[in-house]
Amino acid sequence: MLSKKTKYGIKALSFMAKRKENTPIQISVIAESEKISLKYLEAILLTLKKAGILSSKKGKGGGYYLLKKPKEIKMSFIMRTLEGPIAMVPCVSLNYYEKCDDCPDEVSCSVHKLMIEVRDASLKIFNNRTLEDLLK
Amino acid sequence: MLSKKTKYGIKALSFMAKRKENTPIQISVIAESEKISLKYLEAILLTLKKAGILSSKKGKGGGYYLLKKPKEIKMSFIMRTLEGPIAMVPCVSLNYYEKCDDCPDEVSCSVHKLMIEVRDASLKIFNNRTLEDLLK
DNA sequence: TATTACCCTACTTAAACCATAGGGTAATAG
DNA sequence: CTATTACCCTATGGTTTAAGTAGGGTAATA
Repeated sequence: MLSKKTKYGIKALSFMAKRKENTPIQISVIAESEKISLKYLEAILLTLKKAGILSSKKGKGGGYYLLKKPKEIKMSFIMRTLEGPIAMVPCVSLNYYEKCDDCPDEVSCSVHKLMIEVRDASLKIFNNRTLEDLLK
Repeated sequence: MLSKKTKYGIKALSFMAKRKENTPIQISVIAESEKISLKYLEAILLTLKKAGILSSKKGKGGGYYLLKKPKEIKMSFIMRTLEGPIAMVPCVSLNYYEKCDDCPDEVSCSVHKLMIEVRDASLKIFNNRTLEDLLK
């Protein structure tokens, strides 16, 4: 299941990408428009800022703004930042690899290969789709 | 993330499919071999039985056995039975459709279309892979 | 008829998710 | 300089789900 965190994050980013000018936009504006809890959205945007997707400006007239063009923001990066690993099991994750504690041998594991297939299929989509693609 | 429930279920089914004869096999044998909690595995196999994948025989010499040939058991059915919806959001689920409460309009939702793509890619894999494929 | 092994219900623990509350702090306008 | 704005950070709690445990019931078989 996609978490609300990720969903809200994508919606907020889409909202920002949709605007004509990339001027700072207040959290409260996005929260109201997209019907997201203000405080929760604060935390999400902060995460995206730390990841390098967003930057912010303080004080009057301040707010958040995109650091890159929507076309340059891959969905795979957004997904990893908010949702975590794209793979369904840690033992096939490219960025968050971890050995399964219940698996003595990955090669003979019946689940392993199947999950690699699924990961590759998902990754293919997330790598080839950018924030811009979502606006259409 | 793939739940342990699903992972254990697939491992148990693979174990059964790997045997030469489809004679009843005791839960305890599978649990030991695959290092799965006995009681937990009981619940999982019961679910698979109710779904029509397995059947069981009581009394001495009893146990669980496959109702179909491994070749005839699609991974998509196993996944739906144990893991639930294959889609990442309810609003793009084929078998468990539900409207998103935070989404006024699916058509204009930026997440919707992306998740349909991901669902289709995953489904393509799960529909074209059977239990037999996992044994290789 | 005793044994075997499935069947069922309820409970516990731990973790993650989804917020909410409240204040701190930096930047800006005037 | 100072008040305001709006981001920044920490802590806390409710809810849900996953994962596993406990204990006994019941049907089938040798």
